[in-house]
Amino acid sequence: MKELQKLLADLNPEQRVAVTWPEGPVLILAGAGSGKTRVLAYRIAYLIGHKGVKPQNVLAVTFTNKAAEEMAQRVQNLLEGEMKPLWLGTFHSACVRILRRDGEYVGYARNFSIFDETDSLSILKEIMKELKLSEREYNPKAIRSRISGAKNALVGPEGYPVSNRYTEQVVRVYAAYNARLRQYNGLDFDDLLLKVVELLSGYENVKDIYSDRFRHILVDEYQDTNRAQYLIVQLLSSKHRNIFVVGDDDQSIYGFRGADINNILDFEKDFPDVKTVRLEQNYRSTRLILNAASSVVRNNVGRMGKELWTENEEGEKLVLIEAADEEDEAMMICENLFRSGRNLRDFVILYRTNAQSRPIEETMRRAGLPYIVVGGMRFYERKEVKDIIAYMRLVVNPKDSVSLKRIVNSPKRGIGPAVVGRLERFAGEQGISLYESILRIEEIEEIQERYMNALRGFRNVIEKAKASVDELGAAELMSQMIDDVGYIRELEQERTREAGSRIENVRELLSSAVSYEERATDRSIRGFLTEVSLFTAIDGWNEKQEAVTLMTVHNAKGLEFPVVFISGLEDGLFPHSSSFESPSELEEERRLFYVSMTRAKEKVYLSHARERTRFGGPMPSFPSRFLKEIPEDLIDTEKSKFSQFDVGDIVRHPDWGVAKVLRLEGDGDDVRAVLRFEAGFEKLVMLKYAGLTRASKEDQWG
DNA sequence: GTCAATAATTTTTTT
DNA sequence: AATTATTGAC
Ligand SMILES: Nc1ncnc2c1ncn2[C@@H]1O[C@H](COP(=O)(O)OP(=O)(O)OP(=O)(O)O)[C@@H](O)[C@H]1O
Repeated sequence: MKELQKLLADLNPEQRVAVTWPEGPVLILAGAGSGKTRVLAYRIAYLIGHKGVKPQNVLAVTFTNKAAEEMAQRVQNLLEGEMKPLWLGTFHSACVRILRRDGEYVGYARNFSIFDETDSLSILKEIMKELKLSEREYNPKAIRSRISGAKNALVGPEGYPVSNRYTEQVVRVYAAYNARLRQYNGLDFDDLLLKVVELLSGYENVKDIYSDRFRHILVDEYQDTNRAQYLIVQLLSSKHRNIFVVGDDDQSIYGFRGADINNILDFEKDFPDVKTVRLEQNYRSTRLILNAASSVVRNNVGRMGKELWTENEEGEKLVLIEAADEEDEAMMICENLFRSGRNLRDFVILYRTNAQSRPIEETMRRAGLPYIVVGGMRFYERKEVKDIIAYMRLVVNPKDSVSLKRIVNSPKRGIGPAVVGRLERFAGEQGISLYESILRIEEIEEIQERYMNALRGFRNVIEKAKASVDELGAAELMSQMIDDVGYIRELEQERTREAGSRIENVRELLSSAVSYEERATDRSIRGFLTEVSLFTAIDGWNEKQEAVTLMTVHNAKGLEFPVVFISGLEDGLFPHSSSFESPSELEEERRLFYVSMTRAKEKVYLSHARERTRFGGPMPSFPSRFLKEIPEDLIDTEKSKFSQFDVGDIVRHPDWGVAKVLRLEGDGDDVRAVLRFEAGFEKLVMLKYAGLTRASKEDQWG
């Protein structure tokens, strides 16, 4: 174990106060790169290593599974000895753990399924069909987001405000959706939190167990907790009141999914005896980057207000790349990347939306630069992977009819909607699940022999797997199932490149199960399914690989890189146009930009393009309003070789030589320039045809 | 019930 | 541009 003196030597005086604060509520309110996460790790090590707190009495919550892993690693390095019984994970993973043990109180058997957004959507569509609501009038995705919003705010169908015909229908769908989830013994992401709130607030005995147990609760990234998470923290800490939260109101970027910045702003009201610690020294970034980032976020109102300073050197100016279009932007990024001569793992390229990764990927591929994309189409969202997972989910939870319907005809067994409809009717009449109706298929009249045989085959493989679900590990059970249903065999017969890559993905899924078994204490398929459900793109990111990383700004939260490129800094994209009407959403976009810049240790590149392809065609784009919020003297500008020119610029025309730009008119695709050539004559040219280039220094003339 | 052609829709961010 | 939903032929 690291000696106390040594432990504390890695901290500055304020951090030390936070880490060694004896008891009661503590709020660490601090800006980017001030060591909040470090303080949290040291606090855990201090409590366990020096205050005799047992690991099982500590709950530490991080924002992602990856952050949890890293935290575990850091704490382990500071301590020796067993820390396994420590609860360390995201809110969602802690909630699953609680519900797997005690979910029965609120009506869920331990083997419940976790439904992702796609599953939710298909349930909603199913319900809307039954309620005869047209998908044109009631967009299922819009309804899903309304329901999700309501759940995050802890509003049930009873409490949902009805103000018109539309909201009336939302409530009907919402109620039916919840009933259906229960029937399927499944929870959606929002339920994982919601049901824990119900459990802890409705069952005193359960609350006692957990609030007794967690003598110390620590939460990282507290500014991005939502109402449900807030209540969970309140309930769990009600007994010992040792609640240690760290966060930065300027880094709250998940408002869109219910995160409430007031949770951190009101913490001092909720706990009047709180010890608030402010950390103001930044250890991450150069002085210049810090200045630029602070200037931007200063434009927000209602902040808690922090002044960051640093002992780091001033550093290099930010570079603003002005590109012609997204391809040019990608090229210029690559050029700068090459020019710097650094290791590829030093770079991250950030963007606001996942769609922006494509042109960058293509350019990097052409340039032969290795890269990793975090996010976008996730591995576990591919059809073949979801199919196999659905098989396993059905085995674990036979009431999971969403999964059943997904795979009853995949691989093809000739079971179409008609047969499924007949089964559903029977299930409805008998009050049984869809799978049970397959078990009792023989009782159903008017089902032809060929369908019956197909369903018997299906039933046999599921039953076989069910029999060994407790004996076999995740990988073996899954591999047996793939064999039994002939999933790979069917793909092999297709003999297409597409099918080949699907087979590869199925194999990769299997190997991820193998590695799960090596890691986990619970080797069963249940544990694996839970891990898969909660797995996110960033969790799989390997930062040590020698490659450039591409990710969204949201995914970069909490990370740091020597060099950061922030691309697509255009009005409508970053800030996104959807935020234009709402001042608070615009402020969230600004915080997003603040988070982006403060990821950088040494250098920040900003880029925008004058034209960007959207919905097929090219659309003019204008520099982000946020760029104007950075003091000009902190920025060097780099213009595209296809750059538009300013009045007064010296340019070279391919036929007529060097000229000076006298006037510019028109915009977008249709810009004309009046040029005065060295020879003395003037000419009007169309920029897009003239092929002008910026003239070099020697060409300068008066 | 299956498959292919056509039409519609899509881009905000994610546990 | 590309993915997804719908329609219609077999
Ligand atoms: N006392 C210290 N001495 C030296 N380096 C420190 C100290 N505290 C933190 N650091 C370093 O500063 C960097 C930022 O720390 P950390 O990630 O904990 O900050 P943070 O406040 O959580 O950042 P953010 O909110 O931006 O994610 C890390 O590289 C960390 O090692």
